[in-house]
Amino acid sequence: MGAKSHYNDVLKERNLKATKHRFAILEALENCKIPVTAEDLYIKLKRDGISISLSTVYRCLETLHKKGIVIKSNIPDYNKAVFEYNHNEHRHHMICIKCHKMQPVNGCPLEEFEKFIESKFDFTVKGHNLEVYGYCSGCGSKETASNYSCCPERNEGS
Amino acid sequence: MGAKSHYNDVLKERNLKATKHRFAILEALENCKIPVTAEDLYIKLKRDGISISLSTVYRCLETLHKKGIVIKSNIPDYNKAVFEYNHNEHRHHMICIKCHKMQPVNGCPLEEFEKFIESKFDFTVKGHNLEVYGYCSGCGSKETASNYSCCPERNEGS
DNA sequence: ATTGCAAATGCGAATCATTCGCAAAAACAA
DNA sequence: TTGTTTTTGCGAATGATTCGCATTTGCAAT
Repeated sequence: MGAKSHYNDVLKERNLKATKHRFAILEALENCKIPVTAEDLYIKLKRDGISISLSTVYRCLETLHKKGIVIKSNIPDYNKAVFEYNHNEHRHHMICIKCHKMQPVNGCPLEEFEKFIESKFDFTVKGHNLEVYGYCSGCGSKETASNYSCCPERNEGS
Repeated sequence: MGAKSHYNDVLKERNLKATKHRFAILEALENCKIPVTAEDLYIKLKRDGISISLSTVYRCLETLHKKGIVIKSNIPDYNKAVFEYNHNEHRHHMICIKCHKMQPVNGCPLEEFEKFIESKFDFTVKGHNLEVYGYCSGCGSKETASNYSCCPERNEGS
């Protein structure tokens, strides 16, 4: 039980029981380059020969998310939540508005902005959410999509 | 029909028919200080004596959003979409993780970051999504919530 | 104005992601 | 091993959103 003991600690620290399903989920997530939906993960686990139910996947992800072990986010105009292992490196993502692929970008330009907000409003900043969207290399930028402030329309006809 | 002609133009420009429902929705949205859910809007319209069905509200919002007239976004850990009129001022929001209230903040610190991304990755930036979350003035910061990188757990028990 | 056609709407049913209830199966402390 | 607390499986329930289709409306051409 070498590598697993790592997850063991992570879980125990937060008063979570160390179950094989949680190990499997954490391991699968940690291996994912990009955030996945609960169902993606479920399928992946099944494919790896792990017997688990979809509701368990949802429940575990939710629990792990609540404990900060997993990050949960939403892709604009995509009505599913996606999850990723929280590497505790602060980073954001680029999301392709065509194929919905998400890829990480390290670094964060927001420290000052948060200070600004706290100084200007009576608001205690606890975090933020930032995604940049556009066209990934595969999808190109041939489309003449208009650039709305939140989520362009898909190219419709034209 | 003085004020309404404005919406008329907005709609016509995008090849949308000018219907009273769309006027009503745009007017209601433009009057909202904060983003609202489709259902909030539906209730508001009903209260104002407008006869409309919930599916029409959804459909209109979606259409208006696709055309860039309305902004659609997601509040983390709140499984509903919220909508607001697109004033075309670029702005973001502070979201209270306790009461889910959202308030706008003008200004945006991301221009450089977007340039950085385009220069570093083969990605064509079309927009972004940024929300800051924490505790609003009403909800205070008394809770000792941990600050995860995306959405703290609610204070559980304690 | 009238006509005709495409787009928009109402209504309820359908869908889809996510959650819940509850009994059975772990985990883990004693 | 035993008892207590969590977790899990399964399927049913939920809740937001979408869809189908018949009806109505907007609006351009007559």
